[in-house]
Amino acid sequence: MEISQKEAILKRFPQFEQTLLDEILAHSTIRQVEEGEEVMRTGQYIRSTVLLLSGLLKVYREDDEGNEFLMYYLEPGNACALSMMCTARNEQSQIMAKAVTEAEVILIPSHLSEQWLARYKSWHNFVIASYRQRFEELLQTLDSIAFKGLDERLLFYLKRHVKVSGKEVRLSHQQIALELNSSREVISRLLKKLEQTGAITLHRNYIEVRDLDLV
Amino acid sequence: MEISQKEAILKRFPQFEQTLLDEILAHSTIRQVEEGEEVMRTGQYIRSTVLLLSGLLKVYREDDEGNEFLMYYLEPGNACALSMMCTARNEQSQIMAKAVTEAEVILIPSHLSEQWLARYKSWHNFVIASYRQRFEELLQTLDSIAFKGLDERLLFYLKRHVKVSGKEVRLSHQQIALELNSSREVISRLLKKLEQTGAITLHRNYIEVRDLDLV
DNA sequence: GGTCTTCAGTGACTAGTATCACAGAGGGGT
DNA sequence: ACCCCTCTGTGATACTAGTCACTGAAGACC
Repeated sequence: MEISQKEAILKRFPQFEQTLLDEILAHSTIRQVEEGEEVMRTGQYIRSTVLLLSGLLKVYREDDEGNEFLMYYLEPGNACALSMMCTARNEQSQIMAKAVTEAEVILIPSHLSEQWLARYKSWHNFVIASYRQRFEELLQTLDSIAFKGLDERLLFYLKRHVKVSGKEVRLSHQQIALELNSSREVISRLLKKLEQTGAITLHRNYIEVRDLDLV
Repeated sequence: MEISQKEAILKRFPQFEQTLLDEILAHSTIRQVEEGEEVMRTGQYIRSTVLLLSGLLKVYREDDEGNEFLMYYLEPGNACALSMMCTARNEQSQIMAKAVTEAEVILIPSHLSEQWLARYKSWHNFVIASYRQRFEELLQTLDSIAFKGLDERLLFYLKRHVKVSGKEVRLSHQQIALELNSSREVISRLLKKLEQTGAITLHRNYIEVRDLDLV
């Protein structure tokens, strides 16, 4: 493993004790992922715990007819909680994960991440914290689908997107519609309304977010 | 603790090793919960891990306007995954849990369940399995809300209800509407349709399920 | 500059669900 | 038996979101 990567890991996971970092450096592999590449597919067997070193992943659910909706984003320093759980039993993934930007992921063989739970306090805490954080994000997503209209969901979606990748939302209306499991025309109309309030400005292929709390 | 309770615990949690069972017996308390009683409230601090010994709990989400929807049921032998996660950091609950029938829960002080993770393999496995199982159930619920119409969601709801408490569904249309975050009239109409296919028979205050796969 | 493709905007229509208003049915208590 | 309360059924109506059909605009490529 290269020096620069060691430093990157150290920086992203400062909470790990030195001996654990050494183990990670020694036994895990780093994989470069291109933009748009699928890191995990529904139905795939999982043999590694996935940590995100750089870039941005989106984790989403897909049904049999190809509909999808976004569950949450993973940022550098996060782990895919599902990969940790499935790992324990060599089970299949229930979700999709795709790189939003090019990214680097750390792959840790299941049997090691399993052992580390007992051996490294910081690893154990990290795993528990990951579960918890993802569970909560999932609950938020669930809330917004269950209780809110599409207009509020769109707002929630934009806010989250701004948080992970800035005020220039480089997405077509079509892509947004897909992630909210809606249709382009409807999203277009809702965006137009948002523009009229001054919360955003629309351009071709990107949306400039001004102030979402205006609404 | 009474003899009968010891036996009940043994029976419900046969996967635990003897020494762990002894610890549970020694340090946890058992609480009787009446039908309809809230075991856990949104915003409440959690100081114990909750295991279900007998009865049935429903775990659901509630928004600020009092709307709710069902996440999943807990049966004897299950644990409240959320209580395990929050436990680790003395955090607040994000969910509601209510007894559907009268029930007995085992309350394990957080610091102990925490210690046991490292000490007892069977406990550790149990906790991981619980997380995973709940996560998956939550995903199923999410799917049904995101991708399905109310008719299918109702079907899914009934199936799940039958699984945990039999073919005599003792619920008013109003209660069902509440748990699906819908309205009584709509549920009545959909149930009527189901009755016409022969899948169920409607009575006052209860629904007799015949064959839900008919639909 | 012209052609092609993708993206965005818009009106008309439809389907599903929620809401309102009301009527009737079932059962419990007195 | 009667009253009362809760539960259920049903029509009318409104609203949200999805679908269809089409137009125009922006850029990409030749």
